[in-house]
Amino acid sequence: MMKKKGFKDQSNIRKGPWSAEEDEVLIDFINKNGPRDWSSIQSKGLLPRTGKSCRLRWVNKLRPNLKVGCKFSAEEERIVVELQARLGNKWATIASHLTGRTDNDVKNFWSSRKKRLARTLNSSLQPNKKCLYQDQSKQKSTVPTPQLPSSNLE
DNA sequence: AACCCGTCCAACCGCTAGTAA
DNA sequence: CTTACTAGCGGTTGGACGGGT
Repeated sequence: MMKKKGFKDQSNIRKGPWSAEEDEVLIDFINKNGPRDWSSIQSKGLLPRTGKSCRLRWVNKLRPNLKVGCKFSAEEERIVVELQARLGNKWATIASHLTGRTDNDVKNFWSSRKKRLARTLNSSLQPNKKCLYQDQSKQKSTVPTPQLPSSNLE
């Protein structure tokens, strides 16, 4: 049956976590074709995933030289803070200044950092609520709490 | 031991800009 | 010029996990 142009069949699209087999297929495709033509991965029936999903998987997890499972260093944090102040939430641009980090990494890092700082700020505004700075002392991060650029706390 | 709560992270969604038809 | 489609980006969500009570 002819499908109207623009109509995309979403019936066979898989979502959710990627399996090792899917990763393998994707890596194989990229080895042969390079990281492009994402949509043809789906249209050729290689994987029941959207091009968008494939691209994301590659960029965030499969790309070589990614720093996996490793926290942001103090230096990395410094760079992110500085660039965010200068450029705003341009995560992809900021990530390009850090080796082995993706925009998703930076984004995730920033939002948890933001929450952390908000909490710290909150508890210092309400000192009668339990121990002041208690949260800070519990931080796993070895990074010293950076100065708080209030304008960036959004 | 069981529950609660915060953190982290993978992956989704919606939007936009660029471009091919 | 308009339309359709893709790639890429930023925001958001939900589940897994770990530490505290």
